[in-house]
Amino acid sequence: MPRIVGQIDQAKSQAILDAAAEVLGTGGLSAPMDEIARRACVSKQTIYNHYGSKAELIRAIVDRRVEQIAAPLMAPGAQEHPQEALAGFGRVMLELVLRPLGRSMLKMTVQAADDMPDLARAFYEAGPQTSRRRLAEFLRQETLAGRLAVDDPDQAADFFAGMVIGVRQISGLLGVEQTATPEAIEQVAQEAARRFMRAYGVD
Amino acid sequence: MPRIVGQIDQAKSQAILDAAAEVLGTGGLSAPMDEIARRACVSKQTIYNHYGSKAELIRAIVDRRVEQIAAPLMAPGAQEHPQEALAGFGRVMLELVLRPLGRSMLKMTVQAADDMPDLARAFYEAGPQTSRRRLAEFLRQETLAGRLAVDDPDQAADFFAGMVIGVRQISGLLGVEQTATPEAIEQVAQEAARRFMRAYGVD
DNA sequence: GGAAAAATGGACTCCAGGGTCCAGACCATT
DNA sequence: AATGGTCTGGACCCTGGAGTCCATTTTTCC
Repeated sequence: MPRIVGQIDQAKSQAILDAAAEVLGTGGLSAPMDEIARRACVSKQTIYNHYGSKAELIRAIVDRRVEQIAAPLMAPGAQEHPQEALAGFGRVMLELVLRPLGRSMLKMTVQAADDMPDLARAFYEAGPQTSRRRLAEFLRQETLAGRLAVDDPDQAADFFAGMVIGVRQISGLLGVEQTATPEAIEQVAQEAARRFMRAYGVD
Repeated sequence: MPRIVGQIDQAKSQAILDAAAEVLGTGGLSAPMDEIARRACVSKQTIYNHYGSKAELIRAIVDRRVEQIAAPLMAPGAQEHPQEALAGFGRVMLELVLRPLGRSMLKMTVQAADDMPDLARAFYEAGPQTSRRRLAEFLRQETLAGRLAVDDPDQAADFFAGMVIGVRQISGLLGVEQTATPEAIEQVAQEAARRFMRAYGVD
């Protein structure tokens, strides 16, 4: 309720968000505010000055993520060979999903989904939905250009995204350790793109 | 701690588990024990007689699910045409993931993963991992039999599972509504199988 | 029918954690 | 140097919910 407009420290706001994302992401949503304060080297009161409640703090974290998330998810460019474009897109998705920040962000949002359905939906639209949309659009263009033969671009996009991500997303949510070397990421993206081309190539 | 061996009502144990799965699944892990008791038409004390604590109750729920889960996940039979077998396998996976019980179970386990990593791992192994293993084994056999050309069965199995499940699992976790008619399930399974055959068929 | 165990329900304890308050320190700006 | 704002840290209040207790009733088994 108390709208803050005074001489508030903007950099401190970010530090708090960072700390909160870190703590809530690893320890779960039930991690205490005191720990966030400690981690941010800030008094608890200050957190309540910047964000009015724990719920709003969580909102702010997810909101910020929602802003960042769509940026790297640009549709593949039509100038390169479609297989290369797909592989590139796949690599970006994989990194988004596998990077610690991405993993903990998703976990947080899932945990919050019960109490803040709108938040979860915003996250969903910014992440999973946007990525599929952009990819589907690319597939549509390539099909028009005669370089692919995709009859249902939305479904095909979901197929490709599913191949790339595979079991990794949910194993991440379940906290099962997995090695994700850059080489492994590259290999998966490449192979998925290759197989996708066979499945949807022009004859 | 208090091991129960007396004349305890076995059917009541199940009723409690059912109610708990329902309540914790929809309301989240933070749903109060009193509500579970009410839903199970049982006094709170009784729950503590059967299971010693909330944590153990959750364990019991997941354990039971772990038992059930592997059963329908038999590897496709080699007698039918591989495409049909794949479609059938895909259908089973989809239903496992989309059915309300499956969704709430996964959500529960994800929420519990922070505090009970072993539990989450058991769930992972019984579900996602087992399904991929069985499917991979099938692909290996079919390749040996010359009906498919799969070089990396584990990866291919993950690809197929990813195609079938797609965005649905995480949209379920995020509480985004989605229509999952039997026809839609069937269509996705069929189409995924068809495309997979093109991607991995013998020339 | 009677004894042992289990179930009931409702009151009770206890505590972690969200949120508040306050007194003093620390800036800015005027 | 004075005023209006923020920051600190630590004590503090308060609530929800886990878990316990208990007197009474019901069930089960001999």
